[in-house]
Amino acid sequence: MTDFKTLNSTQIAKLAGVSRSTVSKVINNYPDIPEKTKDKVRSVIAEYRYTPNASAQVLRGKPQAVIALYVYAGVDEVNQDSLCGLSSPYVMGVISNFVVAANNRGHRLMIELLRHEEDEQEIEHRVREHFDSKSIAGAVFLGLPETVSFIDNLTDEDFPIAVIDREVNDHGMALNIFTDDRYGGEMATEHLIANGFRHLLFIGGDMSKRSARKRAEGYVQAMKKHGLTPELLSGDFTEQCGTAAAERILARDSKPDAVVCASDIVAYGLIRTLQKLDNDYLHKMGIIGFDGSVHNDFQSPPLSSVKVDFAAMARATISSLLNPDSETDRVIPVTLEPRASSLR
Amino acid sequence: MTDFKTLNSTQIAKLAGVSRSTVSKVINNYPDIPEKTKDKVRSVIAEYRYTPNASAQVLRGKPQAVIALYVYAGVDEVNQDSLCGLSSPYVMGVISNFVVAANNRGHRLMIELLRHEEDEQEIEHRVREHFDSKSIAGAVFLGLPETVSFIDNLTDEDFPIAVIDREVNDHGMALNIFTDDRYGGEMATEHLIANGFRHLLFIGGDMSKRSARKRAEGYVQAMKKHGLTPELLSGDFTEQCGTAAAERILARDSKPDAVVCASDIVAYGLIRTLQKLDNDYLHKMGIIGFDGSVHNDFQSPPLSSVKVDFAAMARATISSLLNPDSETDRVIPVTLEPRASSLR
DNA sequence: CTGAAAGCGCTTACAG
DNA sequence: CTGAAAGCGCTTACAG
Repeated sequence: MTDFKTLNSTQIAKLAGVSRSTVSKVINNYPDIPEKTKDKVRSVIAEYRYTPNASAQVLRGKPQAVIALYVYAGVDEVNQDSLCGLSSPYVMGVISNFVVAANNRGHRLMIELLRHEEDEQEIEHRVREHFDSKSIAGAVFLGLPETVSFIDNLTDEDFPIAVIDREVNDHGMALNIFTDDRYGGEMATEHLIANGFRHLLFIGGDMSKRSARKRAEGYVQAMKKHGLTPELLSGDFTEQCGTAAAERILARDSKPDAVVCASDIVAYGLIRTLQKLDNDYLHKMGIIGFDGSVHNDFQSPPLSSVKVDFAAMARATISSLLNPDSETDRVIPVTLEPRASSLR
Repeated sequence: MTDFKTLNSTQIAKLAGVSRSTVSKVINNYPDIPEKTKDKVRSVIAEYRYTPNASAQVLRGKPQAVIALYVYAGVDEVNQDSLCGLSSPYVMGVISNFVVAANNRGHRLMIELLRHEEDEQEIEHRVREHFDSKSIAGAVFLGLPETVSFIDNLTDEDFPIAVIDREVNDHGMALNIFTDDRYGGEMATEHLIANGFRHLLFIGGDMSKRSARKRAEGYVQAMKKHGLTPELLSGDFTEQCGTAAAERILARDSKPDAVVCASDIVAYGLIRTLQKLDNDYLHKMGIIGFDGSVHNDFQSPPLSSVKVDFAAMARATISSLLNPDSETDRVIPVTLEPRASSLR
């Protein structure tokens, strides 16, 4: 078998009996090159499996076939032994689906951590440098809190950027990617009401995140529509939040008969705590989570959820990034996944 | 605020009143440059947040600060709506911990899918090209079946490569990364026996993977040591495998009183099926899984497991890749996580 | 239709 | 101690 050392265009040119210019033109499909020459060059390229040196192409101005996923990691989120932060079903759903979607469009996914303790100007400059040097063809930001502002400087420019679950200036060509959280909150609430529950509590959700606010908003709307009184026990998206909520609920005189949880993880925490402290109450309670984690089937009771279509999110985002069109907002659909936990 | 356009070394040189050569030498810490010159140049660099163009550096021979993670995806593994393949706790544990570990060493993680339908020579050539063009500083391979052979051509050379859970020629400087599966299998089995179980079955595991074979081997050893008869019901690492095993067990006359599952996911499938078909039997049964998924706490019953230390795996792998030492094998420790499912 | 030449932004012998 | 020049591997006006 031939030992395929990586060749350069000069060597390919020599083998094909043409100049480097011609090799390059064949690769970049210039017109005016006769089929015969093209064939000759192409067969040498195929034979030696020649691929142009990526860095050289980038240096010449061609963007690298790379999508960057910048994941903002807050305090403690780098801790891998829990269900929050980097290893939450939400982040994992985003990562794995973006890997596939990018791959389907011939791109690789580069994951870079943005740590809360980093200087914002530093971060902004790093991203800017990636774009200016054409190291990336597009960037996706995940988990940005509203307290960081560097993103607005970036979206002001014409960089192909998508921001998930965070409002940004929609100048430039920046894309807002949202899930249909208001509708999801409404749907979850309507579902519980339709199943006979009346005293519904909304639990958890980091209200600095748009998704949490919209999920709660949908809940409030639906409650009001039915003449019921909404009540929020907000917090964050973690298991601990569910645990704390369970304890607070048990200490109350009037207990809810159902809960809408801001995330599946919150529901897990709630369920686990109620299992220990008041299993009877747990099993009479209606519970629905958010995100549609693949683990919901394995809960006891199996957890109903509002499922986010991460595959669609990834496809739509990558596609918009690569083919910038007029749309600057994308709303990713959610669906109701009813399971035993929300049935009377 | 100054608008930080990305500058190049010529502009920095002009601003500092020196030549491009000197700027480069300051950046690369050449001796023979007097402190005074260094300070002058450094202050300009800091002021303008100058970073050398990565592609240009790569073209000159400096490896990019990127670790590539090549994830082999078999048939159906790109399907994101299940717990197998790309979205399994195992793969997710690897990905999220490698992102963090790479980041801690100043590198980014590039994830690239290797699809089973791709030509092996094509894959080999692509990886080779990444190394030859210095686009990556190291590569990690995950999920390679024993049927693919391109990896041996790659490890023969002096590329900084780590292969997880797959034996390779240890020529060159390739690293074998294994988890301590034999010991894990033994530990799981001993644990169940110590808790009074006797008729233990080993369920699942894709026997083309080293981890599955070693887990089973540890089980067999421990069983024999106690004069018990081992029995394997092998398959793969999926939920379906657990479901099928549950059905087969229920159809038998002599049923096991405990099972060692090749992965947590297999255990989930088993538990869910038994829950429906024979809940009493399920709750008398001893069950232990493998991997130490963060979701085990939320199972019913909470699932005992042999936990793999993915953070240690990521740290050790990245560190060896970046500082090649003499060691060519790494065994990642596992620990027993007993929960309710394995207690009588 | 084809090739020689310039240049992308660096780094590194080499000369002074 | 410092800078001019060559070259990494491409692509693209430009000349022929």
